[in-house]
Amino acid sequence: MPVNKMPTIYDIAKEAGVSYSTVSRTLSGFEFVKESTREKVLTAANKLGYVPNQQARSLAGGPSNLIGVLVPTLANDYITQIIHGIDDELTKSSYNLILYTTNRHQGKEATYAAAIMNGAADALLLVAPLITDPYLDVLREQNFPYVLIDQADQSDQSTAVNTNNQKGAYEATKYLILLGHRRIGFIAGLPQLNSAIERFAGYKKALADHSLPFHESYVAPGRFTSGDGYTAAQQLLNLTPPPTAIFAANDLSALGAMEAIREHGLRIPDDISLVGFDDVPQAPIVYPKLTTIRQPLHQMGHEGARLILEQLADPLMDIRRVTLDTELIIRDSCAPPRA
Amino acid sequence: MPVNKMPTIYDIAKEAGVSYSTVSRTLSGFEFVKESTREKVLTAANKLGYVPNQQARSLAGGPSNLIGVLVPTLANDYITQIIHGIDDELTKSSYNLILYTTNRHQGKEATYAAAIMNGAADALLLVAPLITDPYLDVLREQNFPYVLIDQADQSDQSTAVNTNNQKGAYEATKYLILLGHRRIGFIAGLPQLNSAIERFAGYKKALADHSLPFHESYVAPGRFTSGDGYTAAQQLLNLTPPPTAIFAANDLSALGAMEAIREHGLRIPDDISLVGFDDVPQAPIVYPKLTTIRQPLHQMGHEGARLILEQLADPLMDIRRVTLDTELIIRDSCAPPRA
DNA sequence: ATATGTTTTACAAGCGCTTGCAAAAAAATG
DNA sequence: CATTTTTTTGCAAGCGCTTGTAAAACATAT
Repeated sequence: MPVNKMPTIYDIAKEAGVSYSTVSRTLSGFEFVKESTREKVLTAANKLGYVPNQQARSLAGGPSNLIGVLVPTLANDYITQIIHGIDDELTKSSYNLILYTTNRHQGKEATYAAAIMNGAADALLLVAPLITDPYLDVLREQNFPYVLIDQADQSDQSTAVNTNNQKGAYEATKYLILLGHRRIGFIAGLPQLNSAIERFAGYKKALADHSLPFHESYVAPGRFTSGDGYTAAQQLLNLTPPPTAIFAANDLSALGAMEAIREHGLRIPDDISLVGFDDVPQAPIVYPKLTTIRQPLHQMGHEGARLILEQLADPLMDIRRVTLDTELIIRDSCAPPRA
Repeated sequence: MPVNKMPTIYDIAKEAGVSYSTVSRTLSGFEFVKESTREKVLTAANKLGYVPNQQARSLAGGPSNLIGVLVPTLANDYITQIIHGIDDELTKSSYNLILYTTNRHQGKEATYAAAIMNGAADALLLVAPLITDPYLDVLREQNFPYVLIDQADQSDQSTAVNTNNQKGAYEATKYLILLGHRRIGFIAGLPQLNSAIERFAGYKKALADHSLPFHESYVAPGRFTSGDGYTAAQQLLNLTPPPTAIFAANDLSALGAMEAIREHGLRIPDDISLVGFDDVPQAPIVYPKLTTIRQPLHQMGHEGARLILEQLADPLMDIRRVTLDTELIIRDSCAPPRA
């Protein structure tokens, strides 16, 4: 309900003594404007404190200068870190960020997508959407610029940013093996998630590559929560013989496992080693500090934003695919097994 | 760059056999539309997959259905939790969230505010802005709806949500006193921040109310970071006699202090007690679990969003002020002092 | 049946901007 | 200097919607 009206290009035109279309052209960086005219316009705009009206601009066919970011939830540190990465990249540009949280709007995804393409944003960043289909179809059909972040796109038709989950898991497992462990438990993640599947695959491959047997009983189910990690670790610890090391598919599970291990009267890393995945902010703070596989979350957001920015600058750009490497962060939760 | 154009109210009008303004009135909930007409319109809109164009709507004088959220940064868990609270409340409404991160745009705050009021959003939520003046002036002047979240507004002219920092700090300190501690160190926060000032005041008041002397030397400076907490704790631990308990102005400092205490060969809570402030996600996970003062961050966002929603519904609503209480969360980091 | 009042619909204008097209101005050419 | 070419500017239309105003349709009373 602003009371004072903001100045429009007409006001500037009058002030500068030119026509409004000249003002428009000057302001949106048109080339054929005489230098002296440009300056007159700029001065007038400045004097009047002109700020372009995005709505009008985009309605008239210009860009909205908004990039939509679709996330499943904000209740997750992992998501917010990615958003942070996106935001960092976007602040370098002239784009602002419009955030859509979809968890509450189950089933309305397609409507959302429609609204977004309806001028609400110039492009879309899809962060780890569980169900991508409803969007992707519409998006592709309309040739609307978008990129997938941390999301498996089976069809390979989308520009996307991912981490090398399998490789990360492989390294974690290999690290434990090289430390001398032979019985390595695995706490799995949400089986619907591609990341969980890949991590499990990495674990198995490392075992196989080092001629270690894979036992189904050493795999405990989980859903990436610390509660599940706790339960899973209990289950693993009750095995005979119990594993001498546990690799949890994410840090949250690992943190839960820590608790269970402690309650079991075991010490980390003396009695049992533990590796996580993600490198959440807690990882370096817990005691003992958690050895883990770092996911470059911030960088994923960053890269995703960069890709979309490039695509916006050059709409004809091909579909691209960026895979970021994880990193083994060695801290205090691992040691060779007890003699 | 959508290729297929979205249907407009004209398309619906044709489909339903009415005029476009009837469509508009039906869609924006106007009362004088015959029931049968309304149904015809709704059916047509549905059939065509109509989605209103927000830009056009707001340009024509309607609402943008967007609420701007201005945050200093996203690099902070504390901020993202508040955003989460805001988002939760907003998803219940028809509003979407447009996020502005201001840290990079130092000095451009006023321009930002102008752009927002220029139709980009219907209202503004200011989360813990360090410098509020440039916005507030413009905002108030234009009578634009906004609310301050976790932000001291000296002038008392703004609807705002805050926590009772002083009371929280008072309770933390009192808790330590009742446990029997006499020498209680304090790790301070960023002195520019109102919250830091209030927490310090609460600490002093608790001391005074329980006839305990206040010693300047027991106050170590900090800036709410874990690094500062570490340094501050070292400083306190080197005092003679050292404090038997430390109250850190936020959890991050407390976490840093934990590290320093451990390095000093002291055990928590046996040798020294520790209380934090915030109740960050790490607090219940670190070892030992941190006793702290919970800030209802999510609820703050939630309340802020609620206030703005109410204000939007009734523009004449008076300025309001909500102060949320903190809560002492007792975990494992405190015990009576050594005999 | 006519007059009167009320509900419902249609038309027009305009929100602030972009952009195609044409006219004007400036520069280059003969 | 007239003519052609190029650069610069202005006008008009239109993006999709809301809303004031006026006309049409309907209901009610006379």
